[in-house]
Amino acid sequence: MSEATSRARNRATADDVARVAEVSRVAVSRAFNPHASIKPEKRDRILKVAQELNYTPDVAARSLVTRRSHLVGVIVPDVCSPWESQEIDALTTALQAEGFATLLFKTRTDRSMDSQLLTYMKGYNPDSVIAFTENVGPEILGQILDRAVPIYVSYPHEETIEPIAPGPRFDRLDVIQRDGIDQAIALMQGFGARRFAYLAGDPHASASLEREYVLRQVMAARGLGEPLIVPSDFTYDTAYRATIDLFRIGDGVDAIFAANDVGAFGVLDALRHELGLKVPQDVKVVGFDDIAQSHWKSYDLTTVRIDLDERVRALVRLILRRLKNPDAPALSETIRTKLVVRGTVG
Amino acid sequence: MSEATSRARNRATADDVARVAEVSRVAVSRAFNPHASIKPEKRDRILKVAQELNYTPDVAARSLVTRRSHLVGVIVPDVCSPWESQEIDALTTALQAEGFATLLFKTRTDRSMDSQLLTYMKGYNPDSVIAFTENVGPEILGQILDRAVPIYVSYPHEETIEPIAPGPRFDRLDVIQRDGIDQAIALMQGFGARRFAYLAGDPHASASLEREYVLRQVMAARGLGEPLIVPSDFTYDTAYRATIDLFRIGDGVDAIFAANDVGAFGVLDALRHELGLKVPQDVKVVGFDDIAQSHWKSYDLTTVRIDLDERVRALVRLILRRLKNPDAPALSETIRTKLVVRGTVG
DNA sequence: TTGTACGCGTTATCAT
DNA sequence: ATGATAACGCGTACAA
Repeated sequence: MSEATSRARNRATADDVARVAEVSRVAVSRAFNPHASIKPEKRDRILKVAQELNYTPDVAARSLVTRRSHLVGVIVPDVCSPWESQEIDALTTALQAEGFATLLFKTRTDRSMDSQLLTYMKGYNPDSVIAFTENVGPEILGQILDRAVPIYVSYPHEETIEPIAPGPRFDRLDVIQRDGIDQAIALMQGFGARRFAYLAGDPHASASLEREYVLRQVMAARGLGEPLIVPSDFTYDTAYRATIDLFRIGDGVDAIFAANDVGAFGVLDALRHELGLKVPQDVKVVGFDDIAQSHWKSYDLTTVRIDLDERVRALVRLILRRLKNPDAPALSETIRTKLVVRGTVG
Repeated sequence: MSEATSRARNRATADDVARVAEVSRVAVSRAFNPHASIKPEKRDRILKVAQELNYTPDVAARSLVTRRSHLVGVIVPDVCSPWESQEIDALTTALQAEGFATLLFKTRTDRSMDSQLLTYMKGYNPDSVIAFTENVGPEILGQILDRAVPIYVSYPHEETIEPIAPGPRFDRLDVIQRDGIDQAIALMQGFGARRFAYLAGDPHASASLEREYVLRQVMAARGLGEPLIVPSDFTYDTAYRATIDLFRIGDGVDAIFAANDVGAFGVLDALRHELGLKVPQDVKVVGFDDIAQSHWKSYDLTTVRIDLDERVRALVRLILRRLKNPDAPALSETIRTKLVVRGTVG
């Protein structure tokens, strides 16, 4: 009576369930905890009453005592770029299956990680944090967050066993890019390409810088000399204009390796619709990521693939392993790339 | 000493700050609450100590007593489809600016809203819930969530003042689609199109059904007869195949209105790369949404625009108004559409 | 297996 | 303006 009216809304609490089911409040708690010992029939009765009362345990209250928020913070500069949105999609699905919710944070468009944002996020006590942003060191992340061990996606030159560095702890997903890049260059070389350009991504992004580094290594090993570096920023529009500028100067480039697929689309459209060049006859183009749009007929892009499912599975493994053993030394997972051949080389 | 070692990690609490700053714990709380009355110099000292100790108020603990989680649940079937990812991006940015974090949930791919998912989400006590999914009634949403008043995006035929319906409360964002659709048909008609097809979206999506309804109205008003309905599901691949089937049958369609831009891309690619037809000479094409990809040169799509910023601002307004007055009757905001003319009609 | 008592970190209330 | 105390909803050590 009075208890029902005094409550702001019809939110049921564990006490309400206990009262109706005529058990103690602790029993209700145990009914919702699979590991607790409680007589099965008692649990069933409690769960039934809970459903009738539309009761759900309060995650916030629970996390206060269990020190587990079941929240995973995901930090991205742009949710709307295809690669990132596809990764967030897959990640959210996988996390949901494991009982975690995705807490999404956006950095500013200049990709400078705001320490205010981190402070803000810290208040939510995420169990784990995945940083896609390229320009925040794991040191800073680890310093600001306390409970969570951040996961950092890195693109090492070589597959090496890194020494366990002193300082703040963080887990790593290493993406070895060499395989796919080597296959891409080999394919273009095999079809007669000689003068290569690299359409870069954001100059602050380690993904782009490491791609360039590996590209140089691979080309040198194949006796192909230095690639021409074309600055860009992962976006379609910049790639489009950069390509036009490149050919206005008239450099006789016959192969363009783009740091990402969206950039490659800009290259293709500039070549075909602005410069009147044919792909792959006049210029060969390869992208990076293999986003869903890359198989669209207007592009039909040959590209270096990062397997999204594999990548997400590795991230989830890292999260679960870390939560199971919070004090373990730095963890890491490794994935590789491979070339997907379509119509822009040949 | 003992208090420092006993703590699992270096997580500082309000008590720690209070001790170091030599004030009461309540003062620390007030220092972080802008509305609280506290001597400015005292607040400054507390904030300084807090920063030294790397202290941030715990949102979970706070929400327990304030009944505000500062969480907004966003439910989508696919994060990775361009329109939705762009909306989530803008929404997250806007919410972050208002002090809310985005809690992301994915429904299953068959778009059937899982009641288990809702129960799961309820545990987080979101202050508001935005449902993009088309096949969950606000009744169900409102029944399962208790504290939050859900926001439902609807596509009414006409701009009418709906009577305040009895039953569960929910707020609405009404998207009036007529203007843009009428402009699109007028433009195509003006350029000589006579036989129209509607490439539908997901058959369960009210957005698609309402677009079809308005399209029929508009065409009838213009003496254009019935459109040919082509079933699809918002995706590129289905639109591509559906378009090929449509012309294999040989129906002499000279204008296609697609339920969304991605579908229109599939139409364009099928027409040009598979059927050898020219756009806009042989067939005129109009899309819906005006996603970022629509201005890409390969598509250069004429499309009905839903202004994303305007839409997100309306959503945020709804959230803030509802939180300021939890017991207000159903709120609603209205936005309109307009045609963006590019190269696929003319 | 069951229940009592306590603590998680914070804010609201009510004194002063 | 300030501080003591009582919640908020839940999990768990401990005793029974």
